[in-house]
Amino acid sequence: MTIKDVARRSGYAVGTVSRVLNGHPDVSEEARARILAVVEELGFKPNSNARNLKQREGSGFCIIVKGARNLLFADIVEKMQNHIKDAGRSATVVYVDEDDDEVETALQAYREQKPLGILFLGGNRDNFLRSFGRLTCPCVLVTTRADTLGFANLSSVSTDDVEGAAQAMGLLLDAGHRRVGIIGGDSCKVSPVLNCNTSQLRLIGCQQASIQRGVPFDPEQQSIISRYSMEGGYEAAKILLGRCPDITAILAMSDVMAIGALRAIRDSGLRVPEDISLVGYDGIEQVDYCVPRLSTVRQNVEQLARRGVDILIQQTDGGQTVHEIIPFQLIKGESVRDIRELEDRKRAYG
Amino acid sequence: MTIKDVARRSGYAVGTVSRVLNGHPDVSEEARARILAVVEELGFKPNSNARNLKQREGSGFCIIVKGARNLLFADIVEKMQNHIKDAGRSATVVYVDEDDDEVETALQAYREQKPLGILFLGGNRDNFLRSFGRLTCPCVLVTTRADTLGFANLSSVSTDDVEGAAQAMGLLLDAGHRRVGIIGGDSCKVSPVLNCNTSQLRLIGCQQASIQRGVPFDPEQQSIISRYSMEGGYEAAKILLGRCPDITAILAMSDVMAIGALRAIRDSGLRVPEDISLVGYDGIEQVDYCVPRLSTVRQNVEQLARRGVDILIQQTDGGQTVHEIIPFQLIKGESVRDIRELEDRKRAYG
DNA sequence: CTGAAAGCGCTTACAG
DNA sequence: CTGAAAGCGCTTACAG
Repeated sequence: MTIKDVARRSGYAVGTVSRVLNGHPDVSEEARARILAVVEELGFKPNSNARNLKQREGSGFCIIVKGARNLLFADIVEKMQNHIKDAGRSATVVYVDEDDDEVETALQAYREQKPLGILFLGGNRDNFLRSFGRLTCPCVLVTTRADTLGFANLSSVSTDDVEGAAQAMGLLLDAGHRRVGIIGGDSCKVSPVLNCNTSQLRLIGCQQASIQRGVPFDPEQQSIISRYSMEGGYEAAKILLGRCPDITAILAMSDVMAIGALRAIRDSGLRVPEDISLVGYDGIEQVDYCVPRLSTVRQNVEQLARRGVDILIQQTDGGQTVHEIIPFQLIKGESVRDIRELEDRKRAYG
Repeated sequence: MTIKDVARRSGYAVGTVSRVLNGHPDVSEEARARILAVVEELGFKPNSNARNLKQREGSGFCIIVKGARNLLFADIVEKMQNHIKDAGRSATVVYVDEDDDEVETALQAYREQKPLGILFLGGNRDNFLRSFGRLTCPCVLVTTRADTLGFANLSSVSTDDVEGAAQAMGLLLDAGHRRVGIIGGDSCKVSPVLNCNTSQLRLIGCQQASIQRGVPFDPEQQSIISRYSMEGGYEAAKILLGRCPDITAILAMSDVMAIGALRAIRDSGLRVPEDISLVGYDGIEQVDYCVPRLSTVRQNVEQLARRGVDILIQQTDGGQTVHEIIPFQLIKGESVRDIRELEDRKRAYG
């Protein structure tokens, strides 16, 4: 079943069939009606290989998702697809492994689909620096800032990670916690070079909040790097509890890791928040189903999705590149305990 | 950058380059080395549109996943991909919306990629009955039985859903529970016609376990249909608790719904398992991180993935179609309370 | 072992 | 408004 069958059956040439299929204007109503009827009758679907191969420019977008199991991204993708559909456009989504190179994948997708534009959900700074220069279509990086990257065709929509982490840390410090264990994502260290990966930014936020309140903070001691998974969070929390028995709270750089930490704390015979307070990051749906409900920094999934799509559309219409910051929301939850009185008492008697 | 560039730079014809790229045997070592060097040097990647368009038969498999957010399937896909790679094959994965037609998607994927075989993760019986006949390549349906479908090119690897649910229900009944609320998936009702969707099979299992133990069971009253999501499970549990205040336990047909129910029970001022016992189904990773750890029927993800792939490979080598049942494991967890004594006492004083 | 050529199923100038 | 034809980047008989 090819376009030829439709042509033969409708009595028109393949070129005319193609024009109808692609909604081109210069086709008589008669031809359009006849051809659409045949398409319907035969259940014809164009072969996208042939279409992509020939087409100089596709009509859809491409969404590249870093991590098929990232629940935050899953939420955002879903909303993006709705928005794209509402805007009368289409999109294909490509999942890339967390450890793979999303920019290489984008380059390949660009060659093969020639999308109008590309949305990246998550991105590794090094990959962008290395290869993004070869990507020439409008792109938007979502959840990660791209302003310091300086590419003329790359916008970004993200949350202020430094401030988000600072507020999460502030929530704990202001509740009287003085020793907070940090579970960070990959490459989460305060390095002397340009700090721009998400985990690094968040760690800086933690540090700022501590400095601002005059609370000592030693990343080397108090923080630990973990894989982005429940299991990773579990293991990390166990190590942290063993290494720093004096911590009264844990801040995980993602909810998924926090959920792992929650279980680790329980398995260590401690309760949340009575013995250990816990804060996550991202605000995925699941935190609201935890017992206790997790305190977290909720990224505005709806806004991230909508603005990501809108900015990409504007950019494809010739608009400027922008770097937008979407407000987050600090969710108090039920997993943080105020221990100020307790600490005061300790100090009085200590 | 096309195969022509590689041909020009290496001094060979495009046909020879193509043969090297596809590992054909009749190429001199000299040509192979030279061409591979150029491919490396230029970073050439073949355009898969052109390849798919031309190729009579592709070399990879295709995995069709029903529900991008289904955590059980996410686990299985990951393991399948590892197995496929270990077997020296490749696979593309296509996600289809829970409400979309996976068989139509497969037909499209078949036309465009001509895979050696297709793995379905999840499937709707009606869709298979309607359209699977048009799909002629070897296929395996994973997690859902396909023996009663009677297609000559469709194997299946699944868990015994009736028995799994019967044991889950048995766990509750044997702990003394007499009124159990059921949260089922779509189209979960004991209908007079052929019952074959997963939820229906599981409901039958519940019924069997009840009959076997002489416990009255009224699906109309005790069971409720929910979307496959935490939110769905939450709402369903709320309704169930309101409608049947005498239930002492809830059985959810998926862990995701059980996690929602867990929160709903807590929000109703009740505890798990002290006031209400809870059992899920599937055995996704997350149940082990719940507080309390969820009791569930754990499907053997590793086996489902491995056997699915192995059977498909055998089938592509001319092997027969098979319908394999993979053993499940009843996980006791911490969410079921034994209330026999309590009930005995009630009865004595009641 | 290698090259030249046909063709996969479309789209798109180019005529008319 | 429509048709005939070129061509997208590959693969694969077919010769040699």
